[in-house]
Amino acid sequence: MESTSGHYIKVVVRQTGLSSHVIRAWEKRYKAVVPARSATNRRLYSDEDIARLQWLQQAVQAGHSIGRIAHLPTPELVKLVRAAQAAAPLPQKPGNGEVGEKDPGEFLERTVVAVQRLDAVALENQLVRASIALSQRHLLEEVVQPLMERIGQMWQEGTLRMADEHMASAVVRSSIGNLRANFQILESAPHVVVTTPAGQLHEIGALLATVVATSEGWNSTFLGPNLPAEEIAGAAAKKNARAVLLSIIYPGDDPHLGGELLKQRRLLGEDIALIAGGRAAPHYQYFLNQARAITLANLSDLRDSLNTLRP
Amino acid sequence: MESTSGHYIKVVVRQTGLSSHVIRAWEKRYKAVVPARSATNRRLYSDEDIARLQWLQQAVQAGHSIGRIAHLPTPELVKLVRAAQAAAPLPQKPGNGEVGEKDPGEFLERTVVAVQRLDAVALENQLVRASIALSQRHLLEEVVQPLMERIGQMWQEGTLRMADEHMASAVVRSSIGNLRANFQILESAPHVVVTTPAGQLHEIGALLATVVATSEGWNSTFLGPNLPAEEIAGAAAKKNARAVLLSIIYPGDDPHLGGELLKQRRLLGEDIALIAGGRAAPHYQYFLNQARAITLANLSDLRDSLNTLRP
DNA sequence: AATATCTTGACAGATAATAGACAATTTGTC
DNA sequence: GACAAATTGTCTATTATCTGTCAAGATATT
Repeated sequence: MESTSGHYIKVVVRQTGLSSHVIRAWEKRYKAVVPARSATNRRLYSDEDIARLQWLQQAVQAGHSIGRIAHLPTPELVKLVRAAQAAAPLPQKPGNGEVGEKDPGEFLERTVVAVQRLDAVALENQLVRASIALSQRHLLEEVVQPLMERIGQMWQEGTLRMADEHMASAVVRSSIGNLRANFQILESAPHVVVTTPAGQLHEIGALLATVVATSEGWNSTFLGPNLPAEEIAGAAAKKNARAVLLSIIYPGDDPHLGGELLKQRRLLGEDIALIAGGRAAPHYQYFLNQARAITLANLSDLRDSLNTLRP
Repeated sequence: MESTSGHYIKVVVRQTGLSSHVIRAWEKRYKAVVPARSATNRRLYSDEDIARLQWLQQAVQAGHSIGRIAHLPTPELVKLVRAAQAAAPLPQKPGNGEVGEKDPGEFLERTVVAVQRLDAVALENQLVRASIALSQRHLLEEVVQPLMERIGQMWQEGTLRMADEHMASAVVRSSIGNLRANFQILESAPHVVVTTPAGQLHEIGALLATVVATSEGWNSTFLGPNLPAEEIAGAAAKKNARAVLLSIIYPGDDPHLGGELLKQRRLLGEDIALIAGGRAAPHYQYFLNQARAITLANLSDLRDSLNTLRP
């Protein structure tokens, strides 16, 4: 619900791994990020502020000194980081319309077109640009998630071929996977294991959840799709996880899944939280309740839920 | 243009590999590169300065002495380096002459350990380091491919849990996916569609093949795993592909796969090459022959095969 | 009451500049 | 081939600057 008002510095610390001292020092000395203030003088950071801090952090890790780069506009920071990653070569992007399209809807439309054309390169380009232009939250909730839902719809309507859907999954998976690299998680942060239960073959939802959990400062282990309850419980024990996150998207009428969920709770014991989300999760509401699982409607719920589970 | 007003010497050290002492000595003694200064007397190197230093470094490595070439304008340096490269084609091609010549076996062992520990972060770190230290070819053929085979073995032996295997696939997939971004392919280059046939759920082999095809200059579309012949043929037609690449790893005794392969050839017509590789491909040799498919034993074969198919 | 945040000021370790020294190697000359 | 001179990368010492961290006291939040 704070999407309009902004985040306290604590949230920024969790998401960036920077200390509050450093964040304030960067502001005081270089005006690197100047957040809004609450009526009582607390700093209020926007999603864009957080994203900028993450780019600054990465640029610093690439060897740039904060004093020299703090004043640069964010796209310049992105260039610096990219250039550093490419080590030697000079990634002179061929012109292109550098017009700052800030509208998530634009990106969504263009990604959909790319999928219809089976054009992996265009799809990836759009996702990369969106990840630069938009805050992570907007990227996930207004581009990636709607895109996957549109693809699901079109597939069921028969408008889209299976090959298109597979290609899109592969590209989105890879693009999203990269987002995780922007975060630095403390060793001491709690662990969450993310996967889909046996019979659930679609993994994008789980991957989105992994990114969100990581961005909320959790150590997140993504296990891929379609795992039996024993395996999930084993992984949770191995990682000493505080929570297990299950994405349930399709199908919504699996006769085995209910039993699988109950078994999951039994194997986990009562000390590990079981969280379920995804389009088809409501279809299994009865079993989820029996298994004392937290059911989520969307990614914002997930953020809230994870913050509640923190010590 | 010069939105980045200059870099501190640390950045130059990172990007060139020269020591700060050498950079300053070259400036003091020969005025090789005379950077601007900040208000507090720090050296500020422009992107051009850095590029010039890189050329100087290469010229020195080619045998020229710094004192004689330091005053040359940068275009002259480029000529020198080009000439030297032409004169000595492959003096130490395999060795790279670089200090960072690491042992692929080391990386392999460490990645295996990371998988056993279900440690996604460590696995990703090792893969990133390997991708920096090793040539792409060595990375794929001596780290990634053996790793996936070891995982397959350990899984069949029961030494590894399914969750470990899934986590490893997800991380490897994401890491490999990134490799593709480093290449720039011409629009006019031929197209290849890469996937696994219906019933084949393991996609890493196909992903490796995609990277190899991309690095050989092909426009490659990766469709993910487990697609029926109709879908593959449809995608190939849509992309006007010259070849279809199928990875066949496991299982090796699918009674449907033979028919699927024959159908694939029928749907593709005779003008599109059908290429098959992977651990289990030999088990279907009879059908592959019937389908007039090219069968590959390893990734080097794939490189050769792709080059043969080029116009 | 306990915890979190804000501001200010201070400090130590990292980073960089300058000047100079030194050893290994190359070059020029006899 | 021997030898002095020049070249070149490396190192040390000193001073200055930059940056992360901490402490103290006040205010705000839970």
